[in-house]
Amino acid sequence: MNLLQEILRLSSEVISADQLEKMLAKSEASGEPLRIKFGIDPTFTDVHLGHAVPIRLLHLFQKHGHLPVLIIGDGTARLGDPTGRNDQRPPLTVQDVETNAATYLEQIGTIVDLSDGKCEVRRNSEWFGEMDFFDCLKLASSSTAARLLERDDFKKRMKENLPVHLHEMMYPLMQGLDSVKVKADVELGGNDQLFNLHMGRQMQERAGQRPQVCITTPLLLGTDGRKMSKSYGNHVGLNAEPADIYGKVMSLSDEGMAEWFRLATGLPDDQIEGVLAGHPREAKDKLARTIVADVHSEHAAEAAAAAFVAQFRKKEVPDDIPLKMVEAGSYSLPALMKDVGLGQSTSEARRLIQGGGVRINGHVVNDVKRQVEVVADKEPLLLQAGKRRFVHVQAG
RNA sequence: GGGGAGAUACCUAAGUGGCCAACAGGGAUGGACUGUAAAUCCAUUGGCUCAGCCUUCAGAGGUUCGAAUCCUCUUCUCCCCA
Repeated sequence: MNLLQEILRLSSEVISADQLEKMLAKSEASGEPLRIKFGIDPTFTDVHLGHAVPIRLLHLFQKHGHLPVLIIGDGTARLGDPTGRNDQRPPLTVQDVETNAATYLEQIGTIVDLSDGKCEVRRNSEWFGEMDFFDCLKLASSSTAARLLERDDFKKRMKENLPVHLHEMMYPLMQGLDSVKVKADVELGGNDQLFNLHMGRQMQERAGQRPQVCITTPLLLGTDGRKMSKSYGNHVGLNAEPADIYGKVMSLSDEGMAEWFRLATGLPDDQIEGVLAGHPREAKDKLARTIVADVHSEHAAEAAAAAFVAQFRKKEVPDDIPLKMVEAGSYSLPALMKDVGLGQSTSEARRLIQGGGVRINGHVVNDVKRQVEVVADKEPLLLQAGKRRFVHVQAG
């Protein structure tokens, strides 16, 4: 499979494939690498597997000698990408943005080689920080209200009588300006980014540059089939623990497996087909192992799989249970649970107990008024809430 | 600038003076079943020193024995006109 074919396999739309093919050929002939732009706004701390799809593609380009231009949207993050949002993002402080940016780079670094010469990392505050109001007006004049309002997100919000703020309309223009500033040859993004990518093309043309090729990648859906998002809890974070990643992947719906294999693993198509032909549980195990091995290591994947089988299929108690120290004494069970973090409130703990989801040392307790003695110098008490929350409690 | 509509719990959304910690659905959590898939069923879904009490219906005041519901002001949003 050549580079172009591999790119097409991981993308949902390429504008245009012809242009890309020519660019690749020209670059090969001249030895001049293509500048592949990928922007990410440091609006939160977790990069998840869904974000990783375009990043994998970026890496693919890098492997073939092209230059990733990674844009940390520390300017745009202050504003917030309205893509797919039904509400406005809360504004972030400079501090938040900085912390997030650092963790982002760390996580992206596990996939793409970020070292000097191999990759260019830019922050868009570099140019946005210098612009004054008149520069903004000029930027605003590069498109029209009607054009910007065409986007689905805005149209939808207008239709639902939700607010669309003026500054949100500037977002695509800002992203477009990024492309102009870094003279991108190609820009990658999730398939909800098509509008923004297009804007870059348009603005480069106005600026007298060769318009970038836009490549969008399919959206990797969350484990429950909805859009992958931290707020739904259906995401797999790149900085998550092996056991966590493994478990999350195992909770994926069967329907999603084929797509996950293609987008989230580097396995070749024929091998994927072979695995999918077998038992769905085995296939999912393979998927989960592969992903854990990618993010962490083979060894971690092996351990995660074994721990999973023990805990959920054999219902054994896991061996890495967090230990919480409390003062020795007599506690009402709900209060103790709240203290050690098994529940936000005593009321919630109480509900768990009433629902039969709480065990002490393996025995179900459904008496809300149960007093628990925590005595010094004794074996820790094992508290369990639900299937997967375990805590050891010890006096100290 | 003028006129109209609206803000209810995680989300959608009912409730227009006491029967309201607030209908219903979604989501979430716990339980049964199981492959931590799907489907199905049951329970829970403000807090607490929990048969009781306390704090909630955008915010601040007010009327009333009693307010999510009525009045006044404030903030925010949408629609129509300019």
